[in-house]
Amino acid sequence: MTASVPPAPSGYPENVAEEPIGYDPSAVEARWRQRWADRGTHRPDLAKGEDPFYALMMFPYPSAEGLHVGNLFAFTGCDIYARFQRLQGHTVFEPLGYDAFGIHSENFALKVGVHPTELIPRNVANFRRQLDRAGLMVDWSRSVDTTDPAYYKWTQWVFLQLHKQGLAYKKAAAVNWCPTDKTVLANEQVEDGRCERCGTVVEQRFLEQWFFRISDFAGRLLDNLDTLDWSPTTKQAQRNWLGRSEGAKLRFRVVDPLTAAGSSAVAVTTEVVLKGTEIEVFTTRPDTIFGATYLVLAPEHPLVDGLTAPAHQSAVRAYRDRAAKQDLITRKTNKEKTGEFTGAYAVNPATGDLIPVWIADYVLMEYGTGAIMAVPGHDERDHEFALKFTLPIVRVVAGEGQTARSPVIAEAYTGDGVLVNSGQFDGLGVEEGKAKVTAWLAGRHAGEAVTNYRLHDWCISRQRYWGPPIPIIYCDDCGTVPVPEADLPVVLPFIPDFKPDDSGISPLARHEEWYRVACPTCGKMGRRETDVSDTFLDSAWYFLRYPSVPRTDVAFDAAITKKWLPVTTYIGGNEHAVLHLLYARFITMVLHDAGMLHFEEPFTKFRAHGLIIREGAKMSKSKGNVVNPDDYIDQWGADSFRTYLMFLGPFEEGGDFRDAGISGVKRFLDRLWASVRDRTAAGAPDPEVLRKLAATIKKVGEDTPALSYNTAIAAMMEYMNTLRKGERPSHVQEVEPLVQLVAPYAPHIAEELWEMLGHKESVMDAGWPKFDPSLLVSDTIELVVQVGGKTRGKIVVPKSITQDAALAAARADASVGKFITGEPSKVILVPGRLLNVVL
RNA sequence: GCGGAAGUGGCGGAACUGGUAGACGCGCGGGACUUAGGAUCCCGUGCCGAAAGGCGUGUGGGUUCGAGUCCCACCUUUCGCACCA
Repeated sequence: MTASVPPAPSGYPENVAEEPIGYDPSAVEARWRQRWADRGTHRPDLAKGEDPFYALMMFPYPSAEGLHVGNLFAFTGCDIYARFQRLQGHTVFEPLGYDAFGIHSENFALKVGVHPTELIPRNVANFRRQLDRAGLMVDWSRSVDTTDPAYYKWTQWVFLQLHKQGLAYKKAAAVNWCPTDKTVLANEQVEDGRCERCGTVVEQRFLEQWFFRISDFAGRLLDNLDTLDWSPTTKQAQRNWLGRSEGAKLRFRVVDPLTAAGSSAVAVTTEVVLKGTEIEVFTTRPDTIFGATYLVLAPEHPLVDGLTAPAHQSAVRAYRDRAAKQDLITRKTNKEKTGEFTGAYAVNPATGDLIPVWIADYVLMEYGTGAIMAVPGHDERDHEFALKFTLPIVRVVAGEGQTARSPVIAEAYTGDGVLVNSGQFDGLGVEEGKAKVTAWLAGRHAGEAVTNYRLHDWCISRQRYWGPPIPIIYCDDCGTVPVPEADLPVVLPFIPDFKPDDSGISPLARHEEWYRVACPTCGKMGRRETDVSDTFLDSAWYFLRYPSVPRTDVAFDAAITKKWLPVTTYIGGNEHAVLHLLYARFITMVLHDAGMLHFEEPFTKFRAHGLIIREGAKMSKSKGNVVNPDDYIDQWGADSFRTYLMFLGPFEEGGDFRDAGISGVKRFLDRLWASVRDRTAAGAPDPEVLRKLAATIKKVGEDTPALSYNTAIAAMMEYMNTLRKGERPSHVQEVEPLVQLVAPYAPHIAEELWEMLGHKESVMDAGWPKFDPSLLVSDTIELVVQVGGKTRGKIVVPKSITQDAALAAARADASVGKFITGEPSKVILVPGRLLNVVL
């Protein structure tokens, strides 16, 4: 690590020549932290402030390890954006809080054996200390802590609003159960069949859970994406997650094989059960229905029991039991096809053929209808299954060079083509076939076109302690009763034994003194819901709370909300591209539909920042390459650290953190310091320097709002280099605007220098420097000269030069002219840019 | 497998609608100042070549007066989703 510069005495040097160039960040930064707090520099007047700009960053969960450099990277990037907007004249509100409920916090508390009610405040205090040093323009008078009853009172209120609208419901469901964390996980929290948090293989369990009907909003959540100014990668991730599929629901009538001709060999099924039974399947390929040679139901499908023939019952039951016991990872990663014939048959509505009905675990109950029509000729999975169980494979699509008779034994044909072996639809293209076949089947009441989504309802129940209790009371007489809003919050009680067990019930369920409560409707003794809600619910609405924070009687103040929301710009990590951002959009839509919000999309503009890696590798404790912001701020100061973080790569892509790089940024700030200190007001500013200054103001003013912080910093450094070329003290007019440009990046030193320049107000209220655009236009230009496409040099010519004159000038030029050896066959002049002479 | 992003000096990274490739910074080389310097300041720094000049943006083709940028094929890395019918 490079040694730090010699310390400079604070205050202004009297003997300039003797002073070291470096400044002492710790003194400067401490002084301005204090002044900002004293003066309320970061507390906008939300009621009166004009031209509001709500700059939001994703709030952190306060881990015991303290602030991660990745947090600081994100916060600094957002802070620069916010400060820039303030310099443009906006009233900027930049809040920050703590997402302190949830499994991550609770697990850590369990690990170290400290109760979360003790641990979390400690972590929060540490975070606050670290954040204070970072120089963020955060309005700490309006913060949130999701574990504060004054906050989660309103989280519970949000739950009640959904409940009131019928969007919260309870059902027994197969859920993902993590045996280590001893809790239910949302589908989103399971990766490859393992708990996203601890990596344990997830089991299936059946529990009563609360769900939100987010899937009802899938279409809107998808369609609205087109109207949002969001990072394309984030939008794409949401689209994938919503998983829209256009297709058809088709119905297959189950028949009694005895009445079906030529089926005497198959087992008898119960006609009573089968009468009128239809199996509904979802398919994206209705055009291939003539090739549907069997049906497959998910093992859990409710129709399985009823249609299984007596002779097949024991085998089917055995298969179902096996599938039910199997954990999700085996089921989803073991692609070897298994299945069992039910003995039942159904009628293919297109061909009229009897086709067998199977069950197999490659069909998932949670997607579509839990049943498929199998088209082994044109689906890889069905093909594999048909080969294994010797089921018929029929070609119904012919691609290039294929005919109706081309076999599809080697592999399924999934490409485009025309329909064959499909009756009156022969010869149609696949796309046309989909529409026509669907319409035909609809006319025969055998199906209809349908849009299907992959998105599932949001399971919000958690059998844990560290979360807001779900505000529901169960009464023997009145049933499920929501806690009246006036009784909120349902306070999470202090219980020493918060450790979860594998009973499937929350730790709160062990505390009768807490859950025994009078029914709000009839007064009879009832029982509280003992599950708490998912952390993602806490964070699905926090941005609505910030601006209204002083008020305790409402979740959000109507007038303030009208003025400050939706959020102007949201900056955060793409790891939350689907979960948090989708849930926040959903909750906003629900509250909008309830008439409580005037907008249905919470984040007008969202930008995903990149990730910081360390010397080519991800930072992790096991690798021992984690950057602790404190150490760097101690050594270099927050301004240098901030600026370095922004300089090491494009903000939206992240970058590689290398210790060696910081010295260059510190050097830049030192030079800036020295330039201001040594400034003079005597004489006139250098016109060339002023021209460069104008170009720099322009570039930094364009790059900063585009989040191209790295190139904005480079431009400021470049200008600094120009300043230093003069070998004389800089003129005050040459350096003063640079202080304003630097302010969003290095706010402490900017304030200090602004004061040194004689200003009384904060540099954050100084506005953005103006420049004279006419300085940037010139009568002459440097024209690049190419000969035969090869660059040979450049010549200075009048801006409006003609092609002939440019050619003559090029010929006359000593360095370039020698390459133009003959008569050009072609001459190209790109005005203002280049001349290409083709010989 | 499907979908997205990206491959540029020793390193991090610049390059607007095709128009001087390598800005800025690190590192490295040389020099100045110094008892000293790992501080500061100055000069240099894509590769080959003494030079003229040549070669250079993952690979191979193509379009163009001109390609890091556009088109085709491939290689590599990386991030999402993944038996989603």
